Amino acid sequence: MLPDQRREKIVEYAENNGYASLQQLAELLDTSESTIRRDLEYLDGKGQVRRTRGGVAYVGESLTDFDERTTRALSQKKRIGRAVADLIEPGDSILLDGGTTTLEVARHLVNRPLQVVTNSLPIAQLLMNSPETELILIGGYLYPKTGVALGPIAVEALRTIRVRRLIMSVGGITREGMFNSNSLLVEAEQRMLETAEEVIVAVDAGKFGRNALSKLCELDRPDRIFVDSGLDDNWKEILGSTDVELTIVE
Amino acid sequence: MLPDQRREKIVEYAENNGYASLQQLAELLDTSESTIRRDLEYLDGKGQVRRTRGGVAYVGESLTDFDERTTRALSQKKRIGRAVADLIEPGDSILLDGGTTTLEVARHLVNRPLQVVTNSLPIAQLLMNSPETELILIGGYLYPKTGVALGPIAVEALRTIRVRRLIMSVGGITREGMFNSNSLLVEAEQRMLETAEEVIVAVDAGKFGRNALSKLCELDRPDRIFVDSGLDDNWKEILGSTDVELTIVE
DNA sequence: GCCATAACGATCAATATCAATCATTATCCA
DNA sequence: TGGATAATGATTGATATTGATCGTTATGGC
Repeated sequence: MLPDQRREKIVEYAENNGYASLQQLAELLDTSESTIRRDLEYLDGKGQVRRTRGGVAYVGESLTDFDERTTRALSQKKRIGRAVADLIEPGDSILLDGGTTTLEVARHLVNRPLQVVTNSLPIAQLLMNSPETELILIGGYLYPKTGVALGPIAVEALRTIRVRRLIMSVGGITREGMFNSNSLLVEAEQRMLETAEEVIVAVDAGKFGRNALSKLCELDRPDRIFVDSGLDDNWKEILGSTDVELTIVE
Repeated sequence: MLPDQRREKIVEYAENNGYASLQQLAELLDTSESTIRRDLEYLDGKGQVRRTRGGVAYVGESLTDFDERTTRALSQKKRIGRAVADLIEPGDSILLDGGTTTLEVARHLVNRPLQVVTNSLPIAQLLMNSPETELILIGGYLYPKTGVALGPIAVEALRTIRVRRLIMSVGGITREGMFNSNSLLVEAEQRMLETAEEVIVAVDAGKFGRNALSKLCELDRPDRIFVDSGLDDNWKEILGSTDVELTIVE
């Protein structure tokens, strides 16, 4: 890889994650720590990043900084995002549904060698400048506000796709199953469920017990559920009686 | 292969990938590294690319501002964009291809009651916050840097769509027809041509006489061509002998 | 405060890339 | 055609980058 290219990636990675360790960067860019050190020295001199002991921090308005000051639910989403991303292996093909939680997952997928399919404009935007990632966009009627593509075009496009893992979030979970607020969204998501070998649901604990407009699937349909530590013991029991593998993120 | 042709391809490749190594280029163009070095020296001198150790980097927006010629091309693109947008009527359904010129068109479509279909991520991003505009996104393999969706998914999605007007740009125009640099792109664009009642091509005059990799269509296939006033008289004659309606934007 | 550990900067040998040069080949023009 | 000019590919010495290693310095736990 070209030196300039490598340095640009370092800035990009730091920008997306707010911080990056030397080891992370060395592994990610497949080079020695010495080289990374020299790159950081160079970039720090140019003012593009700020060196810290053990790594590097992005300077200026970071995407993550923008969110940093927000609610606890978001910091939980960040943790969930990291936990889910740690599960992903190099070369995986994954389908990312729209949503703020899945966006947090996507942040940790930047510059990793993956095949990512998504119907979310923000996620696509985020991963577009990640050269290691092969990105496939699901088109369709673009739902305002959330920037998610839905409708018949999306459903049709999903028909031709097969992925190893689906990562999605939901609007509400009750004993009756999982729900979302928009029926067009649910229709697309039901199609997603069919295309993935493994289904991973990532939600914050606040979604449990809440209902929403349209039923997506049964409670035991996912293979894995990632949730933060705020989950009620009662719900742990309920999920324990199913085949779903529950991961509590501390 | 002609030296000029080769150099153009180098710029093209760098533009599409952001970076290119000497070895890549030498292999791609079937020539020695010495020749590539000389080409890069030449192109760097002209400011078309930036040399880096081991290869070459595409010159981004930051540097183009200093280049008088490209700045002028941009202001021309802006004028062309406005002229094309003036043609659009309320309620129109239009298909916007990717590219900097069509992006300028899109800027003038914000908050207008339209149905817009596009395969370009930047255009979708721009129009997403326009409540009046119904936005339909064409999905597919997302081409890095340019953010345009291509490939079989895009082609298939275009099959189900009909629009009143197609607005596209091209990479080069010769007597033999219209060309673009990427064969996947051309394939999608050919499908676009089939779905539109009226085809509008918007280009700056610099594209005339220039060749590109892959042939898109015949010279007289568009219904209208918008171009800036820099167009050669010779070309005006050639286009005058066809059915294409030529609009010169002052 | 003290130790163990981790990160740092400096240095060196190995490697990769560069610019300059030269002989050969292709292209142009009379 | 023939001569001049330009472009090409290979070579070479110079230079820059890289990865490993070393002694030094900062950090965190006890």
